[in-house]
Amino acid sequence: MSLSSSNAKSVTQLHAVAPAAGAALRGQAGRALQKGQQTKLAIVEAALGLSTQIGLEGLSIGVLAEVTHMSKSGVFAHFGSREELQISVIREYFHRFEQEVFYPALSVPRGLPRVQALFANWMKRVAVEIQSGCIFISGAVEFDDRPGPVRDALANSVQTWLTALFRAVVLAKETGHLHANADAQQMAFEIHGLILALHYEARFLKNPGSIGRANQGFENIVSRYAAPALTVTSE
Amino acid sequence: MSLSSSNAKSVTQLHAVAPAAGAALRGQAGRALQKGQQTKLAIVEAALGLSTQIGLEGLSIGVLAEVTHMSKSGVFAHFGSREELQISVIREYFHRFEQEVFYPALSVPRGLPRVQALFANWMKRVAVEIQSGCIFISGAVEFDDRPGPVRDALANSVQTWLTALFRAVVLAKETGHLHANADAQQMAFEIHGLILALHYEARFLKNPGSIGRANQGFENIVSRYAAPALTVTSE
DNA sequence: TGCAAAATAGCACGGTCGTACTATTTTGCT
DNA sequence: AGCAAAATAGTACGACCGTGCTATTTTGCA
Repeated sequence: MSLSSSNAKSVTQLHAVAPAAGAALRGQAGRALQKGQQTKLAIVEAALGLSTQIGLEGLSIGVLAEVTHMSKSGVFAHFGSREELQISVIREYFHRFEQEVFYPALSVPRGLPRVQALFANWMKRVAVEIQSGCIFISGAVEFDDRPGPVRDALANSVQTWLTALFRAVVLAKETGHLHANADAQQMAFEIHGLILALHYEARFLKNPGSIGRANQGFENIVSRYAAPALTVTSE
Repeated sequence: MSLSSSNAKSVTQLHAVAPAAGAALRGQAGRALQKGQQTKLAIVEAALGLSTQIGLEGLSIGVLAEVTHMSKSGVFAHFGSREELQISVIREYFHRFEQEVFYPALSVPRGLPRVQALFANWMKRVAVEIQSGCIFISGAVEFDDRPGPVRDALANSVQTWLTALFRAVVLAKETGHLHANADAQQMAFEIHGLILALHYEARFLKNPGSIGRANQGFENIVSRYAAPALTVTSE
């Protein structure tokens, strides 16, 4: 099971598909093009670091070339356009987010415990991003009225995650941990707000105590939506 | 009474202070330099419109010159630097925020009603900014790790407003509308989160129903911190 | 109605950007 | 070892940026 349902991996390297496919078929089925993919990964890694700090729009191929000790055209050739580079970064970011926040929570029993695990994992990540930055937040601001493939990739990633959170809340209703008439969308919205407030007040305003307030806010929300103690729970 | 305590107006035009002061003193006390101030205001007005849409960083003097039908240098001369232009925009934005959100709520009785009025006014403004954008939010992302005078102006403006909100909550405790042990910082934090979630989900994700969820979230918060019905209220 | 000063325009510079085009090096397989 | 193809580098172009410097126009007061 994956956070996202669609697999759009191959879209990334459209310009390289034709020759690569030919070579792979003539040579072997598995891994051709080792070196290229390897440095491409390194570039994306560096780009990810830059993007979280200065945003996807601040990401420049020139700076990226410096950081990776390559030429501008060397970097550029791997992506074919700046947009494709940005999309690669978004995909990598989303992948890590999945790994750190979503998957670990699946081993926790569904219902309220899993919702709590999702939030805890999310908090753990945001605590780091107070220093490093978060492209789901900076990207939202940069692309909120700039249509195009980058915006789409970003919005899809975020929406996928928020939907996963929403589903976990629904599951917590079904297990009887939350009120049967609790509004799952509402609860997810309020949780999202806590994360955004934390990021804003800690990273930008540098207000101390923000992490504690986000955690307290989550407890407040849970106690509001929680079912009265020891009710039902058919499972 | 003003949202902010310090008056830093004159800092804006440091480079013009010396000759202007001389002329004003020799001529008359009041309004010298009419035409200049007038077009400067028009420029800031246009810059404000551009900034809310594309951010303070996206604001360019060239585009601004086009929009105002002036030359680049004509625009530039009014500010002396791009930073000073950005700061002027921030100041104007803050001023309007004060007028629309803060001051009108002062005519509402202090306590919970005033807190509700502040939130309602804030919501009214954000509802518009779902289309136009908000530089308190985009600016926070653009300058969250870029020190300097622009960041300072921005952070001070936001902090001033959040402090005003906080004070209103404290006042609501003192009037007995809220629990005596309610955490005012916590409540302000949670309210801030609702506004940020609304902006994110409505403007970026374009999720319908966000406004309703923000309002519902506020009611949830109020009912959590509200004092039990008909208690005390010494005033 | 002049006349100084303020306001605006013109122009040029150095810099960075994305990217197209060509040349060179490196890779991986036979 | 040799060879095609992949990977990387070199170079150049046009566009836009902020801003310094020098005209030119416009303003407002004597």
